[in-house]
Amino acid sequence: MPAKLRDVAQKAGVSIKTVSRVVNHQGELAESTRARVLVAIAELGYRPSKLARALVTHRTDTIGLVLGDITNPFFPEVARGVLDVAEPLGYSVFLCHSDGDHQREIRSLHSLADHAVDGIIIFPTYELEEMLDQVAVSGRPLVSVNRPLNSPWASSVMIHSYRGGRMAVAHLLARQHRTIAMLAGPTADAHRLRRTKGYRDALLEHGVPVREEWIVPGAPIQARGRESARELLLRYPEITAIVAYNDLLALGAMQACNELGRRVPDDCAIVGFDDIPLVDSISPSLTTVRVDKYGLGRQAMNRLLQMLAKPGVELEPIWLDVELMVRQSA
Amino acid sequence: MPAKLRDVAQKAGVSIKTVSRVVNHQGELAESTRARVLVAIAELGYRPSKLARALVTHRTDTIGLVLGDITNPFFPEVARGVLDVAEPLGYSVFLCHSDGDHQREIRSLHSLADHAVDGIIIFPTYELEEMLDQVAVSGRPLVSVNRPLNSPWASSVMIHSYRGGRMAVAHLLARQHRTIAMLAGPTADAHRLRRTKGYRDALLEHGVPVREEWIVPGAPIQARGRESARELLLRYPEITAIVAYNDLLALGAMQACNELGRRVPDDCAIVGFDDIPLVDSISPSLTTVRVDKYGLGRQAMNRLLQMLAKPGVELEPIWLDVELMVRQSA
DNA sequence: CTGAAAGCGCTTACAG
DNA sequence: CTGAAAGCGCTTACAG
Repeated sequence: MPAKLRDVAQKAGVSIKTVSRVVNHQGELAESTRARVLVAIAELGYRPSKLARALVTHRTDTIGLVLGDITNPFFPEVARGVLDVAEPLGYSVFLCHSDGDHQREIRSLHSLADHAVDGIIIFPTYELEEMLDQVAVSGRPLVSVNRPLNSPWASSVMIHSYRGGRMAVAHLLARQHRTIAMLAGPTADAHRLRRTKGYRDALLEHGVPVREEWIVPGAPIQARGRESARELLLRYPEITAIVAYNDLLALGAMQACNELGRRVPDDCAIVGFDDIPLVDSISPSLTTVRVDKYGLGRQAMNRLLQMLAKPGVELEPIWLDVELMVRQSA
Repeated sequence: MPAKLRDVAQKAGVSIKTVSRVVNHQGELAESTRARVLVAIAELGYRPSKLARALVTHRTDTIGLVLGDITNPFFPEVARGVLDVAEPLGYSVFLCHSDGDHQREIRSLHSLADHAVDGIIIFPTYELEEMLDQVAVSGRPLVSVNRPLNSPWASSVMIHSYRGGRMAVAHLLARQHRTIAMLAGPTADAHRLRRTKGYRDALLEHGVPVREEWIVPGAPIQARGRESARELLLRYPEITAIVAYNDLLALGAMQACNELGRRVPDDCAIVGFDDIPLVDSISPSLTTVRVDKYGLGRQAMNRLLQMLAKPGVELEPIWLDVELMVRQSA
């Protein structure tokens, strides 16, 4: 049995309240009492129960991180960023998967609410407005990534997807490509829409017509990229470049090129998005639009802390810039 | 304000206790009462507070996962495995980093204990025996990976590191390599010792003398692999093959080979360990000893559940087999 | 089949 | 500078 407040109080010969005071550094205490209590605490190895405390303070010192899938190489660095700011401040973090599934996402949010987390960081799969009420997370600060939200309880961190999409295409246009296809990512993703718009706008600006049949949606995984690229290249051999919604898709496209005997970048240039680990070590190394994933995690957590400190203040979205990493694949 | 037991009781016109009974599916209830309560629960959107419940039951439905660093590509799949068995059963999981640092590890364990997690899964950096007492996790089930533990409160999942090390070297020997170096990983790692022993034994069995200066320790990260391999190859040009403690180190070695103009596998063969994502997509693809990371996570969580269900029963370690994936690099 | 009381380990006003 | 009482939202024996 771990020691409790009462045990410490007894040992130190003071009241429960006095011990509570020294633990929480509040109120004025006689130095001698204080010292005596400290000794008792050390001897008993006393650690306050966060549970009992939370029951009355309504703060658990925990937060929830809801993301698609930690095995997607995009997320570990984000999680690392979140943890790196959370842990030193005494926050513990619950990790939850949504798998891009709205039902799982709701279940995760419920579960986090059941554990009374102080706040939530989420990569939403869906429109969140309704969810916020439904899930009774309202009143609990929430940071959503890549989805703007209108609520004093929510704030967001946004990636410059539009700009990134444009940069990727602009780069290919500058290299004289005119037949550029796009592996466009998950249909329901707002993020995707911005990237796709960047693609369209860049093409149109250069007077290159947009071919709708060259914009193919699909799950953001390597297998899907391979499949889609394969079909695309077989059906439209004139395509000389592919921009992908993310690196996993781009990697799949590379695979397809290999299999079809099309050399990258000479026969088909490829540009990814995210700059996940190892894509700089493969051959040819992947040209991609870099997102600062670690920074994203840190910023999201910092924003959450800000909301925790000053609840109910509406805050502007944070915009995260992107950067084109020109490597070998395009 | 979320609804409480009392609100539900009031609305349904029954006592608190009755509501508690229907929520926890215990005792016999008149169907009509039961139905009335259920309606009240639904209307109020009542969800029991896990905090309040835990205070009396001593179960929080949470577990802690302590690992080196989620950005090490070995871990995300492990975490996924853990979550995939934990979440459907109603367990939420805290993610903590140790960064291979014993102090951080202890802090993580303390923090988990403060939150009264039901159990812990840990990739220990260190000898755990002492820690177990020190951290007051005793009495709380703990599963340690790759470190056997003598306690009815602890159990372990072990990777066949020795066998893996042997397999890697045996493969190289079969391909006529006789000058094989090893990037041996973190010094304090018991795991490493077994891998290294596999390396030694395989060599000795084939009558190949072990050169101590060819076994070089170091942090299990790519940068370090590059550095160590570089020195090794510069100093001992006769080396024709390198086995690495893990894939990250192997990737670093590949990089070094590239920079030194040594072709892989012709001038220098390389074998990794783990089979992390993407090493099958690089060129040359990496020959490596595969560990079923996802299965590892699942097994660890299953073992933890087993301990939770039957506390205090000493259990045999689970041994996880490994498999040599022969690809292009060796 | 249902309820009133005590208690889990803390903190929060309120006294003195 | 320090303490006694009430209460956070539940469950656990114990009654009836």
